[in-house]
Amino acid sequence: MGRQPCCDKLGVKKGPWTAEEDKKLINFILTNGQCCWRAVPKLAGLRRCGKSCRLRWTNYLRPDLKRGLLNESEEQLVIDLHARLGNRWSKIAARMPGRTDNEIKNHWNTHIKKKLLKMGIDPVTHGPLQNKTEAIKTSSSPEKHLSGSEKHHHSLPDGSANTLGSSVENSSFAQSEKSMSIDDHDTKTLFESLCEDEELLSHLLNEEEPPLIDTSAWELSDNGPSFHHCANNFTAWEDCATWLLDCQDFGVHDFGLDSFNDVDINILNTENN
DNA sequence: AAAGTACTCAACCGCCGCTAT
DNA sequence: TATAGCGGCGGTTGAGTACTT
Repeated sequence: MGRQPCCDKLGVKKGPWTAEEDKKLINFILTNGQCCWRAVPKLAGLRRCGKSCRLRWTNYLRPDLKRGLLNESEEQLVIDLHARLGNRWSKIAARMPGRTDNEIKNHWNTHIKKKLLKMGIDPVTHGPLQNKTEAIKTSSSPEKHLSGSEKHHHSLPDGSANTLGSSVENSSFAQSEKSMSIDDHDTKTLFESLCEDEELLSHLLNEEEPPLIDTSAWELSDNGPSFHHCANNFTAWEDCATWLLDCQDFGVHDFGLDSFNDVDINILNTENN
C-alpha cells in the first residue's frame, strides 16, 4: 500500500484565487509555517489542492517576492543563466532572490525571447541566428536539442563555447549599465559577484549544485528589517509573522517592501481589525 | 465606439524522482 | 520489493487586459 491521497479530487476548487482564500492561506502559513502541503487545505479551511496552495504561496503570496517586471540587469542575468542552465527555471530562480521560476519563465517567453530574436540571437543556443524562422519554431526547449555537455556549454555555430564572460562583455549589458537604477545596481553587483566567484562559476560550468546564495545577507531596505528568518528558512515563522503584522502599523511601503500588493495589505488590515 | 488582435501572467497539467507504507 | 502519494518542476493554457484598426 502507498500513502493516502493528497486531496479529495472531488470538490476541489480550481481557477483564480479569491482574496478570502489568500487571506486564509496567508494566515495559516504565518501561524503554522510551511508544513506538509497536503495538509494545508484542510487545516486552512480551503477547498484547494495542496499543490495549488503551494503554487499560490510560492508564486504570489510569499512576502519576500519582488514585484514588477525584471529590470535590464536582471534580464541579462536570466539570459546568462539560461545560456548555462537551459530551461531549468527553478535553478535560475534560485540565483535570483525575490523572483519565482514561474515569473522568470513567463518573462523569458514573453519578453526576452523576442528581444533576443530581434537582436539576431538564437534563444536556444544563445549564438547568432542562422535561420530565424527555425529558431522561432524550436526556441521552447533548449535541452531537447542539446545533449551532454552541450547543455551547459552551448556551442556557437562556429564551435566556440558561449561563456559567462562573453555575456558580460555583451553590448546589451554594457548598455544596461547606462540606465541603471539603484535596483539595477544591486542586481548588477550580484551579477558581477557571480562572475567573480570562481567556485560558483565552476559549479555552474560543471553543472554541480552551486553553493546556495546566503539569504541571511538579504536586506529589503536600508531602513527596514531584513528577512533573515523568512527568506528561505521558515523555522522562525513566529518572528516573521510578528514582523509582518508590525508592517501594518508602520505601513509596508515605509519598509521599502512592496511585496504585498494592496489586496494583501487589505487582507492583513482586515485580519487585524 | 466597437471589433479584432496581440500580449501578459496566474494557474493548471502531467511528468519525474523520492519516499512512505 | 512493489506500490502509490508527495513535492517539485517545466510546459501549456486561457481569462483578462492592452493595443490596433
